[in-house]
Amino acid sequence: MARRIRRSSGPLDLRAQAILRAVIEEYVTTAIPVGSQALVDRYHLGVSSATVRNILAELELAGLLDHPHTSAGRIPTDAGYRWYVESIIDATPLPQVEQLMIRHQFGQVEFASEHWFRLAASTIASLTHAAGLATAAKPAAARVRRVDLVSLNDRMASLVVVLREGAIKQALVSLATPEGQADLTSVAAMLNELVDGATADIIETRLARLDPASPHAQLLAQVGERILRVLRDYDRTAVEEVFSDGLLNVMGAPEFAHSEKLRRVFTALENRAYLGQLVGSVAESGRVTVYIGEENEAPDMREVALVLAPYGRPGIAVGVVGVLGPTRLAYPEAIGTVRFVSGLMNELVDHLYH
Amino acid sequence: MARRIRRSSGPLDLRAQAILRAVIEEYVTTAIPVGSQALVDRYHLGVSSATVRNILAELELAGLLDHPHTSAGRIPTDAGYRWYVESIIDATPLPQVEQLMIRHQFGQVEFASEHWFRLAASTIASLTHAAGLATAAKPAAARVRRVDLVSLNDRMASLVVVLREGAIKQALVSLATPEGQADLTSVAAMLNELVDGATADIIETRLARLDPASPHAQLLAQVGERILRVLRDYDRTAVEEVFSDGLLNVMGAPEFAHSEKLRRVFTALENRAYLGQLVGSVAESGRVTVYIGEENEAPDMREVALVLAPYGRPGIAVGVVGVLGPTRLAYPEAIGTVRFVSGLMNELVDHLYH
DNA sequence: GTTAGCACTCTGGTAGGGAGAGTGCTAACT
DNA sequence: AGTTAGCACTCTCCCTACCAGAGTGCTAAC
Repeated sequence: MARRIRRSSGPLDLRAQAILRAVIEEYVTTAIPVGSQALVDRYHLGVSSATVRNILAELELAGLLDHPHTSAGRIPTDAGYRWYVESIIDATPLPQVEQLMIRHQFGQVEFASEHWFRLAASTIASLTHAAGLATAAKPAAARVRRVDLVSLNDRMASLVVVLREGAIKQALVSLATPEGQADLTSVAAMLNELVDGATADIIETRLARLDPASPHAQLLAQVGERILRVLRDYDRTAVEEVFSDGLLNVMGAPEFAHSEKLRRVFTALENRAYLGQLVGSVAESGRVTVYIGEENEAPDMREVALVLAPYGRPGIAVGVVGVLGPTRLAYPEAIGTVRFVSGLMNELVDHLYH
Repeated sequence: MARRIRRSSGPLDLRAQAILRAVIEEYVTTAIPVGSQALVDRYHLGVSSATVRNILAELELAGLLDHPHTSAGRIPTDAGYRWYVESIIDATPLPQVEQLMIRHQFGQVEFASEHWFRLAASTIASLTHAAGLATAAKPAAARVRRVDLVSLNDRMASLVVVLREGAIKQALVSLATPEGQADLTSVAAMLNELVDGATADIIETRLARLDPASPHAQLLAQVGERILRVLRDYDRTAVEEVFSDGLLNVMGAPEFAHSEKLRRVFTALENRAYLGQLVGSVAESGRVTVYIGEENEAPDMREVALVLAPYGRPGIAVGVVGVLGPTRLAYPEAIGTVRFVSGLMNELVDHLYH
């Protein structure tokens, strides 16, 4: 929509671009509407405030800026931010210093997925002063690395399934006939032969071929089914878990001083289906994707901006890292940070899936 | 402090008690200061508003009520709430209907600890319309139920430790010499002999007695040490994880309309050390404990009330369930709910630890 | 095309006034 | 002695009025 309006009144000339950029950058840091005088004072534009006013009026006509009221300064519209983001999205490398700092932090924690997801969220949060998000890398189809059966009592066992990417799933199995740990262990060993590296589909066909006369056949089949269910549940869930950090940063922003707005954002974040859909489309696009205000499908998110970057390998395992903040977001930093962290997460995925 | 003031002007007569109770119950539901006329209208006190005014003045002198300003109604002080809580804490059973409802919900989910902790938090949240909290049951000393070694590549393995209470811990082990899954499996089998049901201390002495000449001796020792570290880390952490739900409920309360206060509460909740200390003292007391406003040690919590109930068996495993809300909290419901849920959690602990 | 000048508009803060709610006191009542 | 009616008083809340300040939009000159 923004682009259509802009095009109708011709492309922006360079000076108009510079002024739009200045308004946005000023407003992002101060959170107060920007007047023509303030622009002339703080940016050496080489023109008078009257000229700036003319251009501001044009930009407003083009739908890129807005007026809270007649005699206030300008604030960017969602379309204005959109233009800004388009203009910088391909040129926002994170400064070397920060790249090194982040790498160092990631080197400090164990090279295990959960730690990395958490660290990704908190790193992004602290660098952007907004909320950091990270979803766990989700494989296209889960593959089992190992299973284990732990006896709880003679009628109950705990099934532990370690997935290839390091996630651990647990389920209870109630035993038809009493079994001790020894039996369970040997069944687990047989199952490990059967399931190692396999997806749900593969396991299903292998289970069908089991010899029903073999010892422990019934138990094998039962636990096999349970493993299958664990995998299917896992495959079905679009977003397993969202790691977030720095929601407190967002609470500090003046646009969320009244907690009602905040509350709606939090509600939206609890909606797994919505997040799943978001992750899906970002992963598909394969690029850093920015959703600004009204561009968000969820009504509760109409006052925030999301900067999301996919990571991982399509068809193998994908996840998303991102920033959530007010639409008045430091986009260059957010985009740079998210893109860099997504690169780091790629390394994790490559490592976990060889 | 409250009690000292009260005592100095003598104990409250029955009528004053009834009126104090009425003020508190009225204020808890409406959140607006309560005037003498409103009390006479809504509660059949059998006296005129003038008399009520006299008594309100006494209660204010006793430090149990307060005035926002000269011509406003009364609101309870922390001391007022404290008196109220003392008067009801031993007589707040949860209605049968709700007990059944909760039991039913708990019956729906798998009898596994994590699910129960989550459910405890969300049940409490929905019944009290405040935030529900639950900490995982923490054993006095963790005992290992089972360990497993999963090969990641020939130099790295993932160590999976299943604790008796069902918690799973994971750690990476880098191997001095390359090992395949077969070797790892046999080492895991040996380790299971060694560690089954044992605490860190026991494992330490057993490790010391290992024959250094046995096959895999070095690997055994290395992984043994790693298990030890996992257990020691676990034992050292006072509060492993806090499950919370319904923080959104708290955001809706008028006292938190301005998000700054909310933010401070959230900050305090992120402080593990503080929570650990809280869990410790509640578990030690063995009873439902209520912290009202200023009674909270954390400055950030001075505007909220906490109702906490311990569960589990001292010396074996303990945790805490609770409610967090504004000091203007529905204490009877909160106390009743928390006490009942804590009873359910006892069943879980008894089951997990026989 | 740019700029100076200026009238105009709107906010935000402050002051004043009236309605309403509620108190605290006094004097009369039981 | 405790209770109550009556009433003056106080404070908030809301509305209005007003002013200063900021910023615009227009016009006419450069």
